[in-house]
Amino acid sequence: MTTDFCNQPRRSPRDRIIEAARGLFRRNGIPGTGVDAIADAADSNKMTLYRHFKSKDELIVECLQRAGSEMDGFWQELDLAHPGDGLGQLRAWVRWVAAHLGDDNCHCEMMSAAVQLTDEDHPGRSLIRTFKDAQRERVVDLCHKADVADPELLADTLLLLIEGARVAQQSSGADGPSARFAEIANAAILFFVGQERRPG
Amino acid sequence: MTTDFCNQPRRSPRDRIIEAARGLFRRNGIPGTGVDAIADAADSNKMTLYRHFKSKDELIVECLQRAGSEMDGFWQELDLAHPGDGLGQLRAWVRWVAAHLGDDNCHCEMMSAAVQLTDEDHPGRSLIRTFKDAQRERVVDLCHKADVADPELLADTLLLLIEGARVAQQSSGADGPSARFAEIANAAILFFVGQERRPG
DNA sequence: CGAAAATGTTACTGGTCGGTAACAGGGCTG
DNA sequence: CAGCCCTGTTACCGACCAGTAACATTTTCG
Repeated sequence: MTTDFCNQPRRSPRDRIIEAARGLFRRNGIPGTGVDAIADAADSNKMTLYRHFKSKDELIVECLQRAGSEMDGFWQELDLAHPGDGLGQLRAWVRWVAAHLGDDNCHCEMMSAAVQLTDEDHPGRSLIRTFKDAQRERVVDLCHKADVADPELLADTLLLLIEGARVAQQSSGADGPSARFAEIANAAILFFVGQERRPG
Repeated sequence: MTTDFCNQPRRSPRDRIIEAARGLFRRNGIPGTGVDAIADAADSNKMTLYRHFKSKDELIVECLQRAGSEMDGFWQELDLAHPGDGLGQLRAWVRWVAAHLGDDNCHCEMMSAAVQLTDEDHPGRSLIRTFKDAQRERVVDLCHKADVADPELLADTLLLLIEGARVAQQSSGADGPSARFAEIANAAILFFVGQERRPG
């Protein structure tokens, strides 16, 4: 553990390696990224990489875990920005996803990994499942708080639209169906809110 | 050109190689599949493979083209089954996608390839774009024939839902959001039909 | 049949990959 | 200062990969 205060002139090699790996995984794909390239991009070397991670697979898992942690932080920020307001959080979430669809870092590491880690037994797959299940629970919870007619159905609708927008961005480009994602997602929310279930 | 009547005791090596490659690409991913494995699975050998395809990339392109041709055939069948009935074709399409979501061959080769071919200059990428654009035109056309309020918007909604369902199947399993894809897609169609634009 | 074309077999190249060994500095704490 | 832990460097291994050469075999068709 390095004495790491508030200054970040240079993070620990471990951090640099993870961040470099995440960047390369996003840019060149997981199988298309070699450990040498990761160590190089991290301004480190392969030996320190293998001193911190038993294997490339373990590094992949840690990258996915960090991506999951960042999403956890995002959900907390969302709750702080719209405390108790499920509908507001849903809308803010949709807005955020739409705004970041075109990013090089489009925060779809889980999705890409799910498609690229074709090995059913890869340790990263269970992590992806766990993360996706937690994400779904969160969205369902927000839909409940938004007091819509069928919270689970709206949650699944939004999740499908979001995953679809991200992959459509990859295959059809920014001008494809993903261009109208926000419009569609907001319409779906509006539709379900219109059928808001009333007490009694 | 082999004398290939109606009997298929054994297709041409070229066909076998393409089909074997498609199967392995789906199962193990494109970068995770070696040409030796393809030749072996095709009950052929690497030399004949390279006599028919200049490179692995060219084979990839041909696989994508064949996948596109099969989809073309599917659209024609759809038109024959519901001639002139845009709404019927849309519903049949949704039904078909939902029924094949869990297949090993889930007909999402284009999507997987789009995520796996990270190289922006890969010859397969332009093919994917072309295919996706044509698919979108087709769906928009069906929506027009269905005489819904906003044909382009319904088309993009369905396309996002479908892509989302396919990738959700990969990351969240069959019990995830993709389980309710058909329900959601049909509701979307119904919603747009309910706002059917009236003449005048 | 007989020749030509297509297919199969073996072995090989050059490169990359994941992973490791051995050794050399460097910065911290005692 | 001394010792230690972390880091960096070089070289290497075995495995795999895309692609090729040379040769043997089968199939096709005039």
